[in-house]
Amino acid sequence: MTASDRDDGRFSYEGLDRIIHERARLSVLTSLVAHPKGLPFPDLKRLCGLTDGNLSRHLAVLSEADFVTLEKRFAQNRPQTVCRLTASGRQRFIGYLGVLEQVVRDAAEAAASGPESGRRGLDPATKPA
Amino acid sequence: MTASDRDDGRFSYEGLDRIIHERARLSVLTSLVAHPKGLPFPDLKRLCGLTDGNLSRHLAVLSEADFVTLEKRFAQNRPQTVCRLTASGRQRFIGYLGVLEQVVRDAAEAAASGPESGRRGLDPATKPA
DNA sequence: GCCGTTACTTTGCGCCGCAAAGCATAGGCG
DNA sequence: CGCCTATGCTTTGCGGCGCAAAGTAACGGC
Repeated sequence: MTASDRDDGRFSYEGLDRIIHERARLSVLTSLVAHPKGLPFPDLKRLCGLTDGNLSRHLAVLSEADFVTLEKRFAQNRPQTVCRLTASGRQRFIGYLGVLEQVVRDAAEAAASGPESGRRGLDPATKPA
Repeated sequence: MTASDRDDGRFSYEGLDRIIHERARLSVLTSLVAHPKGLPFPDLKRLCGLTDGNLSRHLAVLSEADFVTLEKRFAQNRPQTVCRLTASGRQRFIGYLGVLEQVVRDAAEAAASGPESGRRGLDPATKPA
């Protein structure tokens, strides 16, 4: 063994789903989890600070992957697309959040423990000959 | 005003720097913040669960953006690239972590508050005529 | 002197984020 | 009724990037 086998993948964070781990989509999902009844396209657009085209594309991706449902209806004689989180989407998003939390914990802990102190001598960079 | 102006960009998370917000690079930065003395290429590769090519590419990007320094030296008659976080890189990474934490807080709070209860009647989806 | 191993770098491809352009309908206004 | 602007999205185009496979180089047995 290579003396660091036990740490293999320690920071690989495989739970960071590519579909979710993207600024715009993270915004969308967070918005939707905060609005369980669903959100109309324009509101979502404003909350996330996205352009029409952008939001449209990301919603298509999220819908394709069954994270959200898109209900196209009419309100006040205007088309209105209402976006809602699916149960499975909610589940997977929560799982992702757990990983994110782990990242923050790992990093915060490390950042606090050794800005100037370092880790005295336990470091692989100084492995013996 | 559109009755939701105060919430514009509420979930836009502009602090999510594209350079950092990427699984592989997030892994690298977290590894490095946990090892302030620096890490040799192979160790970093194992910690992050990355292939050689991948790690090389991401290190080039991080180095380009002045997040890390790459010291190429020789140890045990073999080439050894040691990666270290720069002060500014550390600073920016910590800033990013703050935003991540905000994301987790926003989402966790929302997810806890309304899985089944919803937000009775305050929802933009049910705005009056 | 070949052969495998270690330590990277380079190349190539496919997908994706993003903005600009497009399309369709509604609602004033003369 | 015809025009014009605003709203609500969708589609298109392209530049960039993540990723894996191939390439380079140097050392260490045998």
